[in-house]
Amino acid sequence: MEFNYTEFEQKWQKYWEENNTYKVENNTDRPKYYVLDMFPYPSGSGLHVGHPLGYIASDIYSRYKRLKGFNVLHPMGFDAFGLPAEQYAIKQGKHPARTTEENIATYKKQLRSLGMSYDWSREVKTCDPSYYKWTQWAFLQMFDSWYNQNTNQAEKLETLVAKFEANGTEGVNAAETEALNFTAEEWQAMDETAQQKVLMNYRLAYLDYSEVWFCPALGTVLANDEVKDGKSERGDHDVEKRRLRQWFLRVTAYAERLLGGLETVDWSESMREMQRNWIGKSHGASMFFEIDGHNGKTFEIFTTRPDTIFGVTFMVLAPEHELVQEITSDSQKQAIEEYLEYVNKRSERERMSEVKVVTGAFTGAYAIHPFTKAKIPIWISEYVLASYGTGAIMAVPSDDDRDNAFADKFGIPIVDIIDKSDYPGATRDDKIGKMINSDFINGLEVKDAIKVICDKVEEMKVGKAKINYRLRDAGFSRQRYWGEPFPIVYKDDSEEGVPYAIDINELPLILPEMEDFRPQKDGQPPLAKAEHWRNLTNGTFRETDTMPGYAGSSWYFLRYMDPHNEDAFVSQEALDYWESVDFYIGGAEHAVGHLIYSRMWHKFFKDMSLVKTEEPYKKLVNQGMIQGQSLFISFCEDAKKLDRDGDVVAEINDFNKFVSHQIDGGNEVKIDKDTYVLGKCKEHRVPIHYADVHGRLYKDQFTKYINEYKEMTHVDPEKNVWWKVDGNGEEYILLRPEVEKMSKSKYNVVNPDDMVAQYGADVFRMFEMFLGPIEQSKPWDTKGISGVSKFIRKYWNLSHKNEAFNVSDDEPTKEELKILHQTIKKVEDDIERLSFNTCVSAFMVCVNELNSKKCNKRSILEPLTVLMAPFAPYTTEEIWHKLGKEGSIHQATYPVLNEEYIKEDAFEYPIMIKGKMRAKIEMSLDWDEAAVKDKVLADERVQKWINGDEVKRFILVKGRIVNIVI
RNA sequence: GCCGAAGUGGCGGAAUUGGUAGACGCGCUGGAUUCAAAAUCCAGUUCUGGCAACAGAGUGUGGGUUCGAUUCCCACCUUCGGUACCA
Repeated sequence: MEFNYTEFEQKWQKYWEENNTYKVENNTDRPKYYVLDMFPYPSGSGLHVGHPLGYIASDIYSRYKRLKGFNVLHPMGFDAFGLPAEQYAIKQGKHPARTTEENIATYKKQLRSLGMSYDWSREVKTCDPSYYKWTQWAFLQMFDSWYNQNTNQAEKLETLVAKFEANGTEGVNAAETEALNFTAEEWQAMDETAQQKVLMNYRLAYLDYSEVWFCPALGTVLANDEVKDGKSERGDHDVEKRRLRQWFLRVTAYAERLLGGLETVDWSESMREMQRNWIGKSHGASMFFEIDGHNGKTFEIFTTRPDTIFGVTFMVLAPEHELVQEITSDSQKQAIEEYLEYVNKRSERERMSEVKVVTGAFTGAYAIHPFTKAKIPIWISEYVLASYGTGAIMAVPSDDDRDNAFADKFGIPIVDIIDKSDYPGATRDDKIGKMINSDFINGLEVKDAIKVICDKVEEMKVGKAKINYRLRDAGFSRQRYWGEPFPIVYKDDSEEGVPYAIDINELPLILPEMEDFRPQKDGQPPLAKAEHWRNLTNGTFRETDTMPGYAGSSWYFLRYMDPHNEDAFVSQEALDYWESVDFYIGGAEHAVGHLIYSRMWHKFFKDMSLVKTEEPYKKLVNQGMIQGQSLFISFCEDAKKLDRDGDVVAEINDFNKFVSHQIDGGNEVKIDKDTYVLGKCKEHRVPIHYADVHGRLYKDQFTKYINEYKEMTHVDPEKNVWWKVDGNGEEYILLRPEVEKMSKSKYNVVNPDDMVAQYGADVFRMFEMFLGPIEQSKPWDTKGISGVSKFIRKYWNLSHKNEAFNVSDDEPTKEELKILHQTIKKVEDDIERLSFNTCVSAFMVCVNELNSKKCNKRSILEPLTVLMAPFAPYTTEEIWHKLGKEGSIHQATYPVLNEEYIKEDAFEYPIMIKGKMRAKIEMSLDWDEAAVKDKVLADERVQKWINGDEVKRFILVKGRIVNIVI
């Protein structure tokens, strides 16, 4: 029978579904193992070839673990709420619920065809009310909780209220927005609204003010992604920041546990390092500076360098700092206003990355130095962010690069306070040296000076030692339609309205159907327009913001354990069995966002005694990104043809010339080794499907291309193009390739469907693995797929002769067993260390060797087939049944390595002399060093290289190498 | 800017703990088969010199540690990801 993959892929897909081959039970005698993929965001262009890289890898690992006797949970679902889905829907003129449903259907079809072993009965979709009911429920748990820093865990709000009733804030050590102090009597005297406002200061899900991008021309709030260089990406309109009251999650309460937990998980060091840096713990001091002439009013700064207090020559507030308006003097008002206008158009990223141009404005106010009582000017500058620390700094130009640049630019004095002469090579920012010009800390080392100043400011009651985190609370509101509605109502419609949780029994709070769900022109969220939904009959009002994309993805891995439970987010029994994710695989782009938020949610659930584990993901691997190959054609006007030396060979009178390849400086095009064109050149994108795998655009395709793209209809392929000619006499031009993110807008998306149709899913799976290490990013290139295709056919042909199945029951030879068991060892090792590309190589080597021995023995092919089953689930299933086996190969048992078959007793040692490999000598592995030395030194090639010199050292590394030092 | 990763033949990559650089595959070259092509098979293929034996160079760049460095250390260059409202 011929190798008809289309037929048997259909057959086995159906078989697996009918027999529930991949159905997972929540309880078996087998040990459990939970393999999780980061679920995809179902975009309109379907699954592209980058997605399956991680999915195939985790599928191989899951199948391997199953064959090894584990009960493996390997689910899949869809992260279906979010901004792009809403925009796609708007563009299509369809409702996002419909487009999302369609997109999911496409994704599922594609994933099925790739032979993934998901238990689809456990599928979750974050936009499904039966799912987001529990996202809303989780939000309400956080709304009704506070973080007790004494017990170091979240507690129900009622325990906090009890404390307030008994003792006020006395003895309360809570994560809070701002420090509050009141007595029990004061608390009891507060009215309901006042008490609610106080509680908001402690809730884990709380309301506060923050800024969003707003585009007046589009009349809508924009995401950071939609703002480029201070303009809206759509339409290039002006944008500005607006202050809105929004929901936040108090992630900072968990900063220390998020940091500590990193020591307990099996993640790459780089990933943990990124999270550590994101959390950004720093030790320093908080200090209060009095403002001159403002009746003793103070402001708080945070510094990691309290030792440099005597070098302070100015203060800097964030432009958003609440004191700016109040302290600005009349004469500085205009300068400050102008500066604020400038900052309002700057993104946080621009503000952070700007190092070349220093900007700022003087408020006209002065702070008073706590020790010297000197008057220090207070400036504002974009390099101080409101969201970090207290939004105010003491500037020390002698010991901080940015402060130094600022002082330089604005002519502010610089006072040297640290003598670094004992540390040659130390830079300005290094925390080392001896204090000078610093009053009572003169002569102290930096480290000691920090301690002394911290004690002193504490004693003077103007500050104290403090730990600060860079981590910020997570903004949890979006002024969008396509997200989870907040289960929150307000009695009062005003800006200051107090939020109340809706009854848990009312969940899910369904997102209302809206015909027009576009953002409103006045910047109000779309839901504000759904008046019937928003305005309740009892006179209360619903929250009209929705939750962000990461709400649903912060806990989805728990729902897979028990996806249809209507009474709980997941049952205790399911949690007891599966506990948490053993192996998580997904893109490195989620390194901080998703992985910080979902860890925080998990820790919160732990505090609520809902889950048992502190960390959700034991082992984590990031797959690299598959980049797209974009192609460009260049179009030249007024061209001159040059040779390699730049001499003009010919003037070109034709107005248009389409040529190819590299553009240098926008006006020089290299046609081939010896010919260049000089002229005004412009590039156009060419959708990749026009070109062949080498980036060649052939004449017939070129004609189609210019017919479809209007700007080029005037091009005559006969007159205006310099064609190259290939070996078959076909004319083509070579396009300029560029590696970019794979994206529909770049015309470079490659869809796996065509490749699966052309080569079969197994070849596609193995080819994706063969591309390289799973963690590495690489451009998509299909050039090598024929090699994998040939390999699968060779494997097939081992058991086929003249298209008929043909295996022998003869006893295997020693050599054949050695080949098999070497492969078992290699593949098992490589799967364990997630090196799937080398597994494919190992299979190729194995099949090549068996092929050269014409081995068609059942005793070899049967275990080899099981070994390959995780990689090529369809082909191996087909062979398995041809071998006469009952049931699915994917429920078989993994072959066991027998070391006896692969034992070596001799090794061909490379002999290195003076750092070069000069000879190879085969020697027994049993020999001791003396025996080896005798044999090696007796060798004539070795003698030639030693050339009578003295052998200074003779190094033998058993089974590895011999090195002779002369 | 800051944080993280990567850089090895014409190309994707291998070298697992510091021990033979280039496994495996693509491409290319030559040959077999064929009326011819496709497919298949065989041989070769890091670069330079040489008919060859062989010699020299060689893992982004420049230094260093070591008997020995793709691997460890220092400085730099380039590309990619993230940078808190894309997910």
